[in-house]
Parts: sequence; structure tokens; C-alpha cells
Amino acid sequence: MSYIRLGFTTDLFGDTKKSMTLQQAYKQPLYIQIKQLLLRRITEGEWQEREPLPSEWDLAAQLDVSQGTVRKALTELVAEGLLYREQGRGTFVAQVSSDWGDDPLLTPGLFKDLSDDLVYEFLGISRANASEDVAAALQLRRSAPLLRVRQLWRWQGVPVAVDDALLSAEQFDGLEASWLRGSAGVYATLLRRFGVRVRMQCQQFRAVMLPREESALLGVTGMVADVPALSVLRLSVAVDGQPVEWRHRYCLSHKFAITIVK
Amino acid sequence: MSYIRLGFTTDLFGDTKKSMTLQQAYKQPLYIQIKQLLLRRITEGEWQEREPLPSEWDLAAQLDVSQGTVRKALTELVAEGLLYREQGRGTFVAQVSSDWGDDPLLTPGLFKDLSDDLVYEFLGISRANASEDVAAALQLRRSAPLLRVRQLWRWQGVPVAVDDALLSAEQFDGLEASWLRGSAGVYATLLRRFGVRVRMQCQQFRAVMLPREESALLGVTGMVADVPALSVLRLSVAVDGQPVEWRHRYCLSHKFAITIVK
DNA sequence: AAGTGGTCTAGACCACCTA
DNA sequence: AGGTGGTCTAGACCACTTA
Repeated sequence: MSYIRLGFTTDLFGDTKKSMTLQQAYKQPLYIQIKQLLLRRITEGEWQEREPLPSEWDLAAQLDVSQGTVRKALTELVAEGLLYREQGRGTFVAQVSSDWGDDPLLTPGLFKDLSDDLVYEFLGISRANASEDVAAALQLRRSAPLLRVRQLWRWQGVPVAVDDALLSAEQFDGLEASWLRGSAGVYATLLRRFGVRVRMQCQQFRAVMLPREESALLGVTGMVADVPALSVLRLSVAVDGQPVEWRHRYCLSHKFAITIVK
Repeated sequence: MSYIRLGFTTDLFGDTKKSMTLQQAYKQPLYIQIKQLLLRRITEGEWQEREPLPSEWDLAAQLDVSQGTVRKALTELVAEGLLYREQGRGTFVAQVSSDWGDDPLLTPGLFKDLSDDLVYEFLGISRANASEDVAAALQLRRSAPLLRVRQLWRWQGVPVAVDDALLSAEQFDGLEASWLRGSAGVYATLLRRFGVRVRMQCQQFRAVMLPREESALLGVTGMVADVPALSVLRLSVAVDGQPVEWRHRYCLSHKFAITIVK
């Protein structure tokens, strides 16, 4: 398999484009094509979470490329968190990350680790319309219909954060509250019910005073009504890069902090 | 060059260890050895910032390995931010990152970008002793002597953050205020004066009320004395992984937020 | 012993940059 | 045209896991 063959016969997706010139932006490195093909097969559910892919050599034979090329494609998918490898055992489909994300929590005692026994509580779904900012981030029209999934996070029984996940109501038409009630979270539900695998793209931090509504949810009342809160905005995208979820979270950070490694 | 040759003759550092058994943890993959060797030569200043390394083929010939192996080592150093590549031109030594870090700032308008015209102001050096937490993080003994470098950050002339960088007074004995005054920051100074190249290892965020001392420095006074601030703790390490700097920053985040991509 | 990921090589060719 | 990074192959061997 060579540049030439890709250039003016067909690529691995079967989109035949004969007699294309080599200058055409069409040509992608082989390993990128392999990567995208595997991405498709993963998102289409060909292999379940924690299930092994065929071996590098089998994939190489199947796709008629060398093992090194398959390996390079797999390495990128591992780096993106979609797969993981185990020496001597195989390459497996990764589980979708939790709604909290992969950031560890830490006690106020600065860099001491803390077992993340954070418990998730589903509060409800409501409807809303996209503000200008959210519409832009999710690539929707202004005031497009949204679903808002509200969650509460408890740490050792004590409420420590509230969450609003905003999703396109059109894209996720039919999402039911019952699906979320006993589930592992929004991301797990999107994968299971809609086949959409999501990953965090960026996160934004600022310090604010906890708004009244969130104060009530977090049980902050009475004398100490004015507390600072960590406001976290997060944009999550599907594997193809399409924005999927906008999330706004208020965290009480006197109990712990959010840590980003590297 | 093979596993065997590494195993019981000599490695690339010239540390001859004859007749070692292969089980000894001594053996590292070739590309890791190449990487560490290049790391040494970089930190020893063999090439300046923005200066090109020899080509992959030259290095391969020089080190008596294949181009692919050199390439793999370089790729990891690029991923760690020590080098960057330019197609058709070469592989270059990266500049040390600014004291602010590589995180972009953003306006309150949510994911709109902002030109980072953040200006740095050196306030002074003082001495302190390591608290238990800081001592543990920097791997020093409790109450070890520290240097504290204080900086102020302005955005469009307005103070938006204060910084304390804590460094081991023993390791950086002789650090002078004059070195910092006109410089590009602490990290640039550590590289230039001590040959220590530093990178951020982890960062921790929480929301707090701005303490009195920092309020004064940031010009928050009078009626609105109580403002929430983003508290950022950061641990930075040398290229060999040794912890070097503990930094504590207070940011006024009503003007902007800190964003982490990916 | 067989299978899987992980490393390494030598050689080839492509795409981009500089002169 | 010549140099540099970037891709690809075929074949070899190593290290770990499982049966």
C-alpha cells in the first residue's frame, strides 16, 4: 500500500476517487486513515468496552498494511484515551470517563491524594434555550432548544458540587430521565443510548460567589450564605470533534481542590 | 546495537558494567537511553534555545543507531515540550515557558480568546521556611530555608494576579533580585543562571476569598473588600523529575478565567 | 508453546524548506 | 538540488501473559 495507490485509486473507506491528482488535499497518511477507520468501527460498537481488538498483526493483514502502521494508529487512539494496551494481553476499548472527568480531587492539605468516593445524584432534566455563548460553543443556532441535566455530587455524604449539562435537544431527542436515574452518568448514557462517545476538550476555571439557587442545592444557608465557589465550564466533544456537551459546575472547594496533572 | 550489547557491555553513557545479567533492571530500551542522553546534552547547553539539533540521520550515525530510533526519542522530547520540529527545516530546542504557564486566559464571555498581553512585574525576594506541605512537595526537610519570589501580573495595566514562587534556598543560593528585575521571569532565570530547565507538573485550583495582604497588592480596597479569588497551586519539576518550584497564585477571575485545553 | 504488545533495523520514498 | 522531517515496509527479536 503506497501513497500512489491512495492518491488515485481508492482510500480505505471505499470512497473511490479515481484520477485524483496528488496535490489534492485528499491524501492523508495511511496511519491516519487506519486510525479513522478504527474510530468508526469502535463508535459503531464493533467491540464493546473492555473488549480486545484483533492483534496488531491481524489488523495489519486485514487492512493490508504493515504492523508498524497499525501500531502508529493504535498509539494515537491510546493517547486520546479511546483504547488502552496491556503488555502481552492485547489492545482494549476504554471505558468512557465519568461525568466528573479524570481530574483527581485533593484534600485541602495540598498535594495529598484522596480516594475519589464521589457519589453522583441525578436531580432532573429540564428544557432551555441556548444563550449566544452556548450556541456558539455547541455550534447550534441562537436559542436552539437544549436539554439540561442537573446533577448533585456528594463527598462522604456532604454535597460538594452541582452540575448542569447542556445538550442539543434535537440531537438527543427522546432522552429519558429514567435512563439517567440509575446510570453511571451522562457520558455513559450518551454512549449506551445514542452511541455517542464523548471526551472533554477544554475546561475553564474561575472563582465566583455561589449563586442563591446553587446555595440552596448545596445546603449552604443561614449565616454563612456568602461562600466562594469554583466555577468550572467544560466543553466536551464527540470523537469526530463535534461539540456535544456544555457543562457548568459549581464546586465548594474548601473541602478539596481540583487538580490537573501535566 | 542490540539488547545483548547493552545488557552486558556498556550503555550509551559509558558506564561500563560488564557481565551484568539481563534480568537486572539496568536495561532500558535504546530510544529511552538516546532520549536521556539528548536530555543531558540539552540541559548542559550544547544547543541554545531555538537552535537546531543535528539532523535525525546525523544523530543516528553519531550514536550508531537507526534513524527510526532517534526519531522515537526526539518525538518524546517534543511531546514533553523540550523540542519542537519544523517540517523540512529541523528539530529545535524549545524556549522555556513563561511563568504564567501555557494556559490561555479568556474573557468572561466564555470561550472567546484573548490576546495574552499579560505584563509581569517583579516585586521582590524574601526568605521563608518550608511548611510541612511544601517541604514534602519539594522533597526538602521540614522548615528548610526557601527563597520566595513575589510577582504581580497586570492585564491592560490593571493588577489581576499575585504570585509567590518558592525555591530551595540551598539549591539556588546566590539568586539575586537584579537577575529577576529585567528578566523574562523565574523560569527563564533558573535556566540562564543555574542551567535548570523547568516544566509544570501539576496544578490545583480552588476558590477562596482574597486574603487581606493580596487584596492590598491587587488594589482591592474599600467597600468591595471581599472578593472571591482563584487560588492556583503549582508544582514544577526539572527535566529529571526532581521538584524545583512550588508556586501559589491568587487570580482575580472576574476579568477572565484560566483555561486548560485537553 | 503460542500469542500479544514493544523495540529495532535498513532501506525506500514523500513533502516541505532553503538556497 | 540537496537537506530535513515524515511515512511505510518487511523482517527480526524481546518481554510479558496465558494456557
